[in-house]
Amino acid sequence: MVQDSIQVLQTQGYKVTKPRRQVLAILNGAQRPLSPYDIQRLLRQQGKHLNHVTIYRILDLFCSLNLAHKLLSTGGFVKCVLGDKEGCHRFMVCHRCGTLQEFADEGLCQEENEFTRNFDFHTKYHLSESSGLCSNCYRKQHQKQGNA
Amino acid sequence: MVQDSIQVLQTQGYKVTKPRRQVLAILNGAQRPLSPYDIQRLLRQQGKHLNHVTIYRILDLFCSLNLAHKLLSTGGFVKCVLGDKEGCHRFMVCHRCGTLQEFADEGLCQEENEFTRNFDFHTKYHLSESSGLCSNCYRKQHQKQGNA
DNA sequence: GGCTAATTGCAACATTGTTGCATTTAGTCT
DNA sequence: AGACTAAATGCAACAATGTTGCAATTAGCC
Ligand SMILES: [Mn+2]
Ligand SMILES: [Mn+2]
Ligand SMILES: [Zn+2]
Ligand SMILES: [Zn+2]
Repeated sequence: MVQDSIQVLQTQGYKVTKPRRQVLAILNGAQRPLSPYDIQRLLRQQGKHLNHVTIYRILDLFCSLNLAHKLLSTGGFVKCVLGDKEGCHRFMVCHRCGTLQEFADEGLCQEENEFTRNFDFHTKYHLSESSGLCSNCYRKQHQKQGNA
Repeated sequence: MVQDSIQVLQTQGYKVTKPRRQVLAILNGAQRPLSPYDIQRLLRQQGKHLNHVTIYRILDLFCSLNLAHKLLSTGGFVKCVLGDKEGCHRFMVCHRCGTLQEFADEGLCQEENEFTRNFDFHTKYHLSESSGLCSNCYRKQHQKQGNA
């Protein structure tokens, strides 16, 4: 929720400004990762003009407060829905419609840690993206094939 | 090995040009992901001048032939050491010295697939980066703490 | 309603990435 | 070895993205 993020800003002593609310609203409404310039374009379509520098700075802040994530593959930003589960960030990205869903799994993290330890590597952060088809797109794809 | 990559180029009908050999050599010698402009700078230090457009095109080709990978987090390029294990690419990145090691684990992939299936998601590709400390850096870090 | 530190806007700049076309070159065939 | 030709590179111009310093504005406070 946008309201929760505003709470975080306030309790951490950051001002709740118009630009920050606007960026929050955009991230909240988006089903896909957005670049800073994506966000600027979307806002402009609503008649709202934000300087790109401001958007960069707001996104930096949001990431530092774990209100948003910067994605591995594209560099796009998404609102954070799970908080920082001990430095683990996992996403499912549909390569057909672009929608994204965040998830977490303690078991995966453990297995990953064990495995990398065999290489004498001490893992602290996990980043992963599983790309494929969301349920909707899988159904559509399947129908198409069936009709052929 | 560079020689293996040259083999791939030849058997796939691509010319083995001086620029391609130069980029191969750089990727092969690097312990860390390199951006196209990184590569240009490194070559320039050796007195070799490549147009950046050429480097972009060479890296595109190498990725399409699985001779190189484009990394998730930074967009940097690394030489591929494992080939394409069924669309799975996993890396350990040391956040202290920047070194990178590729790995693969069938078990991780399976667990990831199972987990995402619970969300009705059909995973096709796996991308993950485990960041932390390599054995060298872990040792150094440890020594420092001990001496304090 | 003023005060002030925090935030934003602006301008200028730097870096990265893309496209079309002229030039060069690797591999092939005499 | 030299000529031929498709493939690859270089060049120029441009587009997009990201950064910095400083002036103007504003949210939260009294
Ligand atoms: Mn998160
Ligand atoms: Mn690989
Ligand atoms: Zn989809
Ligand atoms: Zn290290």
